[in-house]
Amino acid sequence: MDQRVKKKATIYDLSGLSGSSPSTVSAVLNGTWRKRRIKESTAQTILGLAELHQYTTNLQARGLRRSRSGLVGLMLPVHDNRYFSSMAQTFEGHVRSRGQCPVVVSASRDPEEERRTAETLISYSIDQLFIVGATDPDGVHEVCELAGLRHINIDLPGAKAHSVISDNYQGARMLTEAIIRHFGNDDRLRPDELFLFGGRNDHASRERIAAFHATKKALLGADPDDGVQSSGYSPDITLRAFEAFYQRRGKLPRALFINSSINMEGLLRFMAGRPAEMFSELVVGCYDYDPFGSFLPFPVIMVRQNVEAMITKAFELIDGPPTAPQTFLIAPELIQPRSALKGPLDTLKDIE
Amino acid sequence: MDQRVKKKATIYDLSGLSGSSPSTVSAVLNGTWRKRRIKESTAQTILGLAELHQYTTNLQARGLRRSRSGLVGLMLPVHDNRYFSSMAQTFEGHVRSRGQCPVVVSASRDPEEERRTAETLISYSIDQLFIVGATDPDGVHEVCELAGLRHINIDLPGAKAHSVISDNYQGARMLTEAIIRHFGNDDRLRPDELFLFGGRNDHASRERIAAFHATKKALLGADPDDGVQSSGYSPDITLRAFEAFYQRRGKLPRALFINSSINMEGLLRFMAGRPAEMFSELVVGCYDYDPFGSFLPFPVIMVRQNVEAMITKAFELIDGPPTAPQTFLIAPELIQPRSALKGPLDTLKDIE
DNA sequence: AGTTTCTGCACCATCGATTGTGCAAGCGAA
DNA sequence: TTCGCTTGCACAATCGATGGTGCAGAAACT
Repeated sequence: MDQRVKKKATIYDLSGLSGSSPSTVSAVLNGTWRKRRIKESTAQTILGLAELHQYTTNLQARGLRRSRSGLVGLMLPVHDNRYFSSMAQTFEGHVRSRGQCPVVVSASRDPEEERRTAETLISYSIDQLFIVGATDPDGVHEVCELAGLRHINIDLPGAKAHSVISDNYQGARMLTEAIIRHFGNDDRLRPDELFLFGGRNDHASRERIAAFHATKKALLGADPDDGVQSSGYSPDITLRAFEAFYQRRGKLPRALFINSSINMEGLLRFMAGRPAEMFSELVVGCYDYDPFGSFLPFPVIMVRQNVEAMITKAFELIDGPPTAPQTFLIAPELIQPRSALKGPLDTLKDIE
Repeated sequence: MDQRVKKKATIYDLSGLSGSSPSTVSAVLNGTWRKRRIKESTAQTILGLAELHQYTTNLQARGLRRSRSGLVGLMLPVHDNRYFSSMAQTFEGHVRSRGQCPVVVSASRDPEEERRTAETLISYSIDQLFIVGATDPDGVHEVCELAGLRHINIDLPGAKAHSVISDNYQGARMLTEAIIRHFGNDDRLRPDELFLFGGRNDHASRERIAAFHATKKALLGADPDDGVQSSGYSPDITLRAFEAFYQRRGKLPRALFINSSINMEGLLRFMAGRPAEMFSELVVGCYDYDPFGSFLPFPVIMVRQNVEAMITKAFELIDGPPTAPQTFLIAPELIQPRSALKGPLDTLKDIE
């Protein structure tokens, strides 16, 4: 009734009200009461009171006692990106369906921050940690290991825990091939007309670059040394790479392999303020899928990583018996230009 | 040394090792030791041991005792969207800079889920809750109020707590005007050539629709009744709205006001598989900003909501003294087609 | 020397829930 | 009547950290 700023009800309150001991109340409320041979009628009384007083379990207390919290962590490099945010969306669905509480945090691709973040999550006794695209997965592993926390790498592999990643080599091979084949035989691409922008010294980039090299060589006969312009995972650095290239050559290549949607944003920045016609002949392959990116004014072939499959596999592994660290490849999918695919949001219901 | 699967060190372990009492150890480790007049040298000893044994505070225990957790919650409708994910990104930066731990969860625009999610977060004694785009802000308020949790609405206002929202009316006015003015005087838009797609019965949509109506009427002289096609916040419902429209009229309008990037994805789905030329004359205004959306093959005028300002204001309010619930409007910004703006990611450093 | 004032720390209750253990009452069988 | 088993629950320790309170010894002062 007069639930003003009243403190939340505890098992002790319900104990007093019901005449049962706190332990009985606890058992009833956490569902172990049959095992503890509590009478049905006692249970009903307590449940009624709980309802009446809007009892909710203090999960910190439970967590302290059980040394598990019911929280499952997802550590992302960044939020603001369709690949990672769809990862978060998918992850949430999985965690909720198991009755746990998802916690999503980002660590900015900073190894130091990654470890600190893991430490913090561990201090809250999270039950499992999904480490996505970490710059230093093994550093994070160290921290988790010490705390006995189950964890798994996604997107970028580590050596010391299971990893679920895209088959970057195959994906990049498909993508490179698709870019090249996009030009018919009469308008054949020359090796110096296809460049890769973006990438960093991480596993994914290395694989993609290797596949790019190999495929280019196989299909176009050669790949000049400077076919790759690394520019990290930053739009601005990528922008500068494009500007530098443009400065040197007086034009952009006819075809681009862009390492991620973040680098693609660098291309957008380059486009901004420049006439649209400058890009009308461009063909782009982008290793990431973004629905809006797919409809740019030039053909954009994209690769969509199979987030749902990766998350599913990751749960399977993290719940399974511990075995020697292994890396699992999930095949990505080639997406033709002008495709608007369904995403994790499509499973949500919306009002009419 | 042999930190195998050893349990984590506690203040009791350090107490034994250092010869000090647990309370002394606690005081040293949480920084209140000067206030408790602990000798410098004692503190150093304990800090040394803590370092050596990799002590980390059990934050659940601390949270239980203090009934605050150091967690700050952000409840989003969904993750997989540039507006909300940039909100998360910005929020994280703010929370981290105050030494707390951000927790981001989504509640799928489901009032029931929103309340449940708030309940769960409360059970972990989060310190503050930022409620973004809730379908039922006042329902969530109820839950927070009962627990004495400070909270604030963002993006969609509630009646019972402070709200920080975009100035949707002004934004929509600017956007409608920009769409109309995009057609010169010689190619004047007729009232039945501009339609609004998307929107729902929420405050933001209502304001935008009202502004759309008013501006259209003011500039084009009239607005036929069916100028608005509500289609919620779902790409697929929006797709169906476009299909229905197309069915009826045999063509799309020349100009569109699209209520959000999610609805815009409905337009993409409509575009997929249809010839690009069909859309070459289209002019779109979208109430949301997405860098890729800004470079579609037709002019897309966008509205960027000022996420940074909203979050900043929200922190200011939530930390300030409690006052009667009030709604604060933050001016959004009109973004011309083909603009690639900096976002929250740009403040992150990236390796060369 | 006796009294007051600091210093420096230990003691202990507490936050709310969990869980191993113990035990009284009830009941049937011998 | 007595033994033994089941039923139904209470007791109390525990998870790890916090913070109010109290107290001994040293220092300062009269």
